[in-house]
Amino acid sequence: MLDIKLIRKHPDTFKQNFVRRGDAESLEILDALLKHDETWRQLLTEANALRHERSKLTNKVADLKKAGKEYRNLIEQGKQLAKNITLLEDRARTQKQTVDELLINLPNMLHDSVPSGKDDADNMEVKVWGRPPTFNFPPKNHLEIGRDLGIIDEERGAKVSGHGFLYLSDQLVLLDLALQRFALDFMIAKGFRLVEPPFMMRRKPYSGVTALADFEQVMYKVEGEDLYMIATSEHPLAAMYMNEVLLRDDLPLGLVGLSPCFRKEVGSHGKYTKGLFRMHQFNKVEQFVFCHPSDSWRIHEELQANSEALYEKLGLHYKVVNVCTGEIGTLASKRYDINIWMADGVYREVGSNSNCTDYQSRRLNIRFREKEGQSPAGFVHTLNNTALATSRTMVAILEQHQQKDGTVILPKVLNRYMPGVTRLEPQLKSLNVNISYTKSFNIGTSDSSRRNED
RNA sequence: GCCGGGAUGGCAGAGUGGAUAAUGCGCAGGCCUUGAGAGCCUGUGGCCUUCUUGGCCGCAUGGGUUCGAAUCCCAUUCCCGGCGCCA
Repeated sequence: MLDIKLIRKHPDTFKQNFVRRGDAESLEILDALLKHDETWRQLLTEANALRHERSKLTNKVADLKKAGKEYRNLIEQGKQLAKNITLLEDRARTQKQTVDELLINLPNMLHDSVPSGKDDADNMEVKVWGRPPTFNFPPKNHLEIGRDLGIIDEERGAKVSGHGFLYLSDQLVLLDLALQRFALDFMIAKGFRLVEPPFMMRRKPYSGVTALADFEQVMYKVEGEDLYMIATSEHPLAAMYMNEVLLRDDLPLGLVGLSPCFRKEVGSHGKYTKGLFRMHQFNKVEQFVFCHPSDSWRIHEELQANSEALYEKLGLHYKVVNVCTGEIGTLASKRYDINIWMADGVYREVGSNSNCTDYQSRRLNIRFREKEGQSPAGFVHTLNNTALATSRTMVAILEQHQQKDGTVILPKVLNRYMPGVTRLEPQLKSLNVNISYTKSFNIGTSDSSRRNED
């Protein structure tokens, strides 16, 4: 949410910024906002004047009553006044709602360095690390590799849960866990606090962290409950300090979140949807920072360096782009994407680093104070950046580190997290083999007290 | 899930239908002092306004009763205690 006072003061600055976005709708909203805001202020002034009248009247009533004098004739006056106040208050409230709705639909102000453009073709490449791997054999995509190794089962995923769900097994699950732990340890060493957030959120805090369209396009709603499955741990992390005032000394506050992410992926037709790349459910380690407004641009670069270091340690070739005005979305003032090389030669997004400045914190009402005992001094800035989304990172590992024999050599940094597994190899026992579960595992113990402990 | 108690400023805590939300602590500024401290004085939430003046709102949130609500009623959220259920 933008600062309405600033908009009143410098409407042209905001207009120019929306023009850069090529956003005709926001320009219309801005005009409507200025008009309705003016009306609201008038109504408020009138309502206040009436309330002042009432306050004087009720004081008179109290005085007369105390003196034991007649006051009944004033009661009728008061009743009429109360009616008029209610009328004006209703109008003012409705008008304020209109203003708020318009305001919340305006996007964040773009940073000067954001390149102009329409779609991802206009994103500005700012860094390349490594180079594409070369193979003396036709490289496979990760789904073929995973299927051949017997560690990805797409068909059963679809059978049980529908398209966009997979069964992962054996070494691939260990790899997923290893990547999570690798990213977490890196972030913890950087001083971030490890947080496992709730995986579901109520609507109110949720509407503070994300664009309203996401409720239709992205989040799964739990039937019969005021709960939504989180699309990323960014959301519960951002909402964590909703309606709170943070102490300057505690800033910057860096959190590293670990959670599964649930996404409907409505409107993903025509996009790359193979295998692990675009799923309804995946695991992600997320960087999140609350900071003093003066620090956010420095920290934005630091978060970027963190992500890059993780991919470099994994030996994965990537490019960084400064996301253009047409692709950046409503929350971020500036955004870097990391795009990673895949076996078909296309670079696809694996992570996204946003400085939301005070846009998110205004919606969530997260402020800071300079010192204990003082009044709040302003809104914090928030930043969020992927550390590692394990699914997409696994795509890159499988495709960039694949071998001619169909195996995959794992990055050395993961060895300590997967003892004895240095490469992904064909599984001896395919999940397709019909084994008798009850015969192979002795679950019929005589200890009945343990029966319910699952 | 049931029963009971509760939610007041940055914090503690009074206020149980009628003026400015008492008082203390913290914080900010000033006086005093060579300096610090103590002491004393003033200020310390949000909104609107001609931004000096003035006015309104604010006692968890949303409704209601009343001329008038922190105070009475209803609903919701959260916290504490007890009971129940449970990995």
